[in-house]
Amino acid sequence: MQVTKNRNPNMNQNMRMTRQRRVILEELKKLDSHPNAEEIYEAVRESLPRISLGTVYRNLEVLSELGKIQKLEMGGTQKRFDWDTRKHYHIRCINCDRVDNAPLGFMKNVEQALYGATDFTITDHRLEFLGLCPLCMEKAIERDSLGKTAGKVA
Amino acid sequence: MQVTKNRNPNMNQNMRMTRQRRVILEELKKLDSHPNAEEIYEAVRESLPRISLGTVYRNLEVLSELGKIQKLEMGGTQKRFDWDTRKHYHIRCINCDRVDNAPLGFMKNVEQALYGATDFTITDHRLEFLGLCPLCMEKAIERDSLGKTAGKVA
DNA sequence: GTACATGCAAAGTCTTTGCCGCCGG
DNA sequence: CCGGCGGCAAAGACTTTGCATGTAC
Repeated sequence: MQVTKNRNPNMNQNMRMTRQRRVILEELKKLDSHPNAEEIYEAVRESLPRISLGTVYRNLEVLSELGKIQKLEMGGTQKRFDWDTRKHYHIRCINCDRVDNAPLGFMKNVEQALYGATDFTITDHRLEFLGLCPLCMEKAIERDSLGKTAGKVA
Repeated sequence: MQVTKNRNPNMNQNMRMTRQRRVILEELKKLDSHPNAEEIYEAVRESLPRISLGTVYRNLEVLSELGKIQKLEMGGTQKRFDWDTRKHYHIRCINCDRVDNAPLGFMKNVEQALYGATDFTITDHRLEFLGLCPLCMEKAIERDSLGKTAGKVA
């Protein structure tokens, strides 16, 4: 069961900005995409070849708990990370899993629609669009024109 | 990478409704919640003690590919399943992970807001509300009144 | 020194898969 | 027979964690 983990209530707000953490943060901003831990690991390894994947996971967790980055729990199985901590929505390619920001303003009022209609205390919401990215769309068209119609796009 | 899996384009639309599949379907409807595979497994085991978890996973996959049930990819790590195949939204308790339907009609038009603003071909969207279920809310209040303020609600 | 970080490997969680025997048409 | 199906265990993908060592104040 994955609960919002706030295990360490006394976590130091001024945690040490170690070299590893700084590089992770830099790479995340540089990538300007929505990478998963593995991708960040690969990027960081170029400047810190001896960093471990465990450290990357640990620090992504720390950084997101302190609000320096945002952890995205998308529909898929992997968590992704976003340097942009503002609330916003995403689009995910159902074929290649690429994630972009959705060009749609954050809907501040949707949650109000549930007031009185549910006994949950709503605190947040998450909206994710699904579709095909331009590249996969193109491949899908090519493929369809060849008469093949099902399964993952090549 | 989890892509919408449609691996078997020739899957028989009239798959055999075996005893295992029937019981899985029945239990899912009976539960009327949004159980994960493990919970379904436990429920099904009462009538079919020798069923395996692998079979449950396989059949949930088959049933959802044939549109008999809906596979939910919520924010968390586990997939959940819903007997109601109509498009609708959910609320998830951030403390105990309970999932309810959200009392909000499906927004047929949100996707249109992206037309022209993205080069993705949007095909779907998913909206999930987060909050505390009544039980966890109550516990949180009790706990807060004792002066403890952080971490997972007991 | 002390407290927190890191590297490494092991373990954990959830899900998928290979194999083989079984069952129904 | 044949093809799909189920049980079982092993493997896979992703993430967390225990432990000894390092490092910064």
